[in-house]
Amino acid sequence: MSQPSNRLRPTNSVLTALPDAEYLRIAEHLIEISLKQGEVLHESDTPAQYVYFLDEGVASISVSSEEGKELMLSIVGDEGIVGERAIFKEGYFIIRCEMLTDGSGRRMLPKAFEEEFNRGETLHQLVLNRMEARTTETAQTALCNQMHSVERRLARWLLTLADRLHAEEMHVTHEHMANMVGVRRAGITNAVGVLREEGLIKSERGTVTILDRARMEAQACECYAIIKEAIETFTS
Amino acid sequence: MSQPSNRLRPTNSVLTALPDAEYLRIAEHLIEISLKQGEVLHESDTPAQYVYFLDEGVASISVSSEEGKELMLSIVGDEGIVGERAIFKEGYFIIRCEMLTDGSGRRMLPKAFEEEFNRGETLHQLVLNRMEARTTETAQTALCNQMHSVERRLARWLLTLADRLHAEEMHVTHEHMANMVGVRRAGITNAVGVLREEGLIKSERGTVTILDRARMEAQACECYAIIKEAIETFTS
DNA sequence: GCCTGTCTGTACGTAGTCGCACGTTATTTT
DNA sequence: AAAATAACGTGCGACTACGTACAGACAGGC
Repeated sequence: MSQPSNRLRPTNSVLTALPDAEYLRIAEHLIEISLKQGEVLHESDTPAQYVYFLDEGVASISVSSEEGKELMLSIVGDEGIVGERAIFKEGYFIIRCEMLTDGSGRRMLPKAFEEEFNRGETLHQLVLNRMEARTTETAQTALCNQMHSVERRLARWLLTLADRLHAEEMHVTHEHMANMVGVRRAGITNAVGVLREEGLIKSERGTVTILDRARMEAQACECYAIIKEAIETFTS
Repeated sequence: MSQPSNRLRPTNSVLTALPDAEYLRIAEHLIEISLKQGEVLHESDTPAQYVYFLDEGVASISVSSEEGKELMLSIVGDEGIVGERAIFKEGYFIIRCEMLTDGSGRRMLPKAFEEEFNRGETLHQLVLNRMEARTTETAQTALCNQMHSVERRLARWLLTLADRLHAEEMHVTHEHMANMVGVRRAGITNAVGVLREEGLIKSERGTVTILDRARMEAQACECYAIIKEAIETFTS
């Protein structure tokens, strides 16, 4: 499970975008980790324990309501950061972050991260860009939840998840998808059925595979393209 | 309309929170302005022209869909900043910002703002805190739109607007409220009727007044308290 | 004063989603 | 192999909000 630290160069886009000198300095604080599906990286109402840079696997960013329902806002993979709000010493954090799949990556302590961030070098800009991308994604999600049908929203989330995973086959249950889209499970079963009948996806127990990406993108709402462009702009 | 620059100390919480030396340096770049209701401070898909620090009046932060519908994400008054994403040279900005009331304040050019921000002094932290507050507000709004009824959401927005305006009487039409809540105008007329019958608000043509704040807060969803706490934490 | 445009109240059929519940099929556990 | 658990499919009544349309009420300009 635990390899000797920093033997391999990471693939996480933040770390690879750092100039050598800055990376080497930061690498002093990085510890390689592997992560299991369901592992909680960051609980709501709690300061971040670590800042994570994922190489493999994806994590969900979500909020939950008093009534216990959950709503996903974003999915983070090797293009982003988790726990970056560690730069805020105190505060009221409503967001929860959990591994959607198994994965691996590196983590560092908030204090070290904050110090590096405050140097105002490359990491500073990279982190701000990711925050801006996340903000755009969250804003568009708010609109999408309000305006678009369950079926179109599901198509959007499946495309997004596939993008983050770099794979068209995804291990998710209807329950998971219900949390993404913010509807009840039975609503997902319907929507999955429609997408499957139209030949856009294949779905077995615990697995969904995108078969026809072009038509999926047509089926999804425009929010998919908007969010995709924002993320590409701010993470490249 | 235009008073000599910087004669009066601003009341905007960002500017008042700056240490004297930093404020004086920044004040070199500030120009006093007055703003009319409906004036657009920041169009979507366009880089910010200016960064604004409001003293009086409030502005809306909203996104719009392809179909032309609009959804409000946040209201900014003298506690916040508008156009702070000027610190991003390029990018894909989906957000639109428009004055909801007449107002006044100061503005500065993005370049000067960016330079001050990158000094990493007090302004840096103040801006980051506002961004975090906005992020929390947007996330909670996404959840709220998904989970709560029109009536509760309307109560939440009216309380929020009153907070930002520092007044219980608000000049808004049903059309405005429909954009806030993200529903059709007729839905607002219903909800207003209910709140009025219960004695929580008074409403005339183009005006709504909160009569019983305690009961309004009970009527609104928990999102109101959550967002309020986040904003107070990050702007004080 | 009158007229015009804005704002508000109301109505009605329809569509989408909810909440819940039950049954069936896989997969894992023992 | 049997039992338990997890995942999926389906059905149905209820309700919220939608889209649309029309009419009355108020305000400001001329």
